Amino acid sequence: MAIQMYNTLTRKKEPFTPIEDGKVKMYVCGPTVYNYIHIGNARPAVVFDMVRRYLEYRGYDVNYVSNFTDVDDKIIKAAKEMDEDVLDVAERFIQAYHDDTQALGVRKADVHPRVTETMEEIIAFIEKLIEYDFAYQANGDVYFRTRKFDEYGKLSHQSVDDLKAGARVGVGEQKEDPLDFVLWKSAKPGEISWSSPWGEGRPGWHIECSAMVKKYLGDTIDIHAGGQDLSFPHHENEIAQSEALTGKKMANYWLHNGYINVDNEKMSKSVGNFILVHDIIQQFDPEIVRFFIVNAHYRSPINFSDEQLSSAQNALERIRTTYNNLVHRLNETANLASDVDEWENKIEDYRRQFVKEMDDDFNSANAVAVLFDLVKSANLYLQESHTREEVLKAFLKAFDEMAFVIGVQLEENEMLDEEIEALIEQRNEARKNRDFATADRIRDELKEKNIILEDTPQGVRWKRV
RNA sequence: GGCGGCAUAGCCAAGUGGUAAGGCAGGGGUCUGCAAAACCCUUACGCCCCGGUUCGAAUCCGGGUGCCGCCUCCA
Repeated sequence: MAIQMYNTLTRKKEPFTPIEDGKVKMYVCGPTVYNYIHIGNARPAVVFDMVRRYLEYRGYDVNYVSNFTDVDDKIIKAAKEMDEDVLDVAERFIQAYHDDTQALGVRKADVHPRVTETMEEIIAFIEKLIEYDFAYQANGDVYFRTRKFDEYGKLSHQSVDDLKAGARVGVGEQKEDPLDFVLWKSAKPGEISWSSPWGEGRPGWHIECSAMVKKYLGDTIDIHAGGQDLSFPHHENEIAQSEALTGKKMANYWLHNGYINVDNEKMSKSVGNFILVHDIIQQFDPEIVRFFIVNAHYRSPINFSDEQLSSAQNALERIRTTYNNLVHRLNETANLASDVDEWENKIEDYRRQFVKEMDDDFNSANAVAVLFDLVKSANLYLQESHTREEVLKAFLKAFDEMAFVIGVQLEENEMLDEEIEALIEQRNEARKNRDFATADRIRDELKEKNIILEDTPQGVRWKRV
């Protein structure tokens, strides 16, 4: 059974068939770097990182490209306000993006192209569009002739005439048609600019992605993804530009994630109701934020609140506790009886179930539910007085695989220092002598240091909180 | 006005024709020197409302209500 994914282009779940067997070419629209990212920006980074991980888990070789828009009106404005160089601002927030997303368990893309490093290809792209009569110059600007592209509107499922109502013509723009959009913008005096056949200027917003996709992945790619709000006009325009140029389909599957809301309203920089990743991870372990995002289906809107994060924190803690209890038991296990086949079959069932859920349009909400079934099962196994190493290892392996896809770390790999080890040993002695007053005093003392002790038939277990 | 989405327990969230997953929070119990962790039981006779189709609907159809999004920079 193939992976099914919801394609915005057809508004249906479709079985995934890559262009080339075993390989996936995937492009995800990245941020405009003029500020720290908020958690709404973090959602596509996280969910498509998860998609990438899952595709890899299913054996695909994924070539993952995600851009940075490092020159644009908003960055120029921000640079002016901060009295900083445009490219310095961009560089600073690119680093911040990497730091924030890495904390959220997002792996770097294979390529992170930037507008400023793709200038040649962008200019060449526009030249071709002019040559094909899909674009025209007007006063140093270049516009795309939208109506000439017959299929315009196919992604957002809107007719050109319906879209016309919302189209705007900015001050100083010389469009033939309000629907036309800018490919090249002439520079205002003193603005950062690049030379082009149409004079000094810089690329319009949409053209960069078309040029980058073509440069790094080719004319037709497998998956093109981004936030729902990019489907129009950004992705619609990308399709128009790219398909006008190549005459080929730009991407076979278009994936869009839902929003993160605050008080039921979309979180966005322009509304100002945003929470920066940079700030929230001071308060919560970044992996909690990741878990919170992955815990819902990527297309559903999710509401953000501290209460929700606390809930996610406790849920993740439950998984981690079980995982670490398995590890603890592995170290102490007597390796006696227990029905190996029965448990290994059970574990295999959960793994299959996990795959089934993820295959269904990356239903991570259900996949996480399966992970909790695995937790429950593992806890029951841990209650048996005798365990076997191979079963414990099979459990751990299943946890590791699911955790890889979901993108959270489960293992507590910190070591205890000698002083604490000594205290634990002292407490063990006290308990042996039934001196519970001393034992409890030591346990309280360690609790002050955020170390929780748990007594089990297989010896004392510790964890940090 | 055009296009689209959502409405399920105290909170979050799956399920899209076969009799309500999972998590968090709450209550009761077991285990424990006491804890912790865990386990067991418990928490929606009902899935926004009203009709309809069906042996059977949260799921399909019609109508209504409420909320949200895109159509303009936006993940």
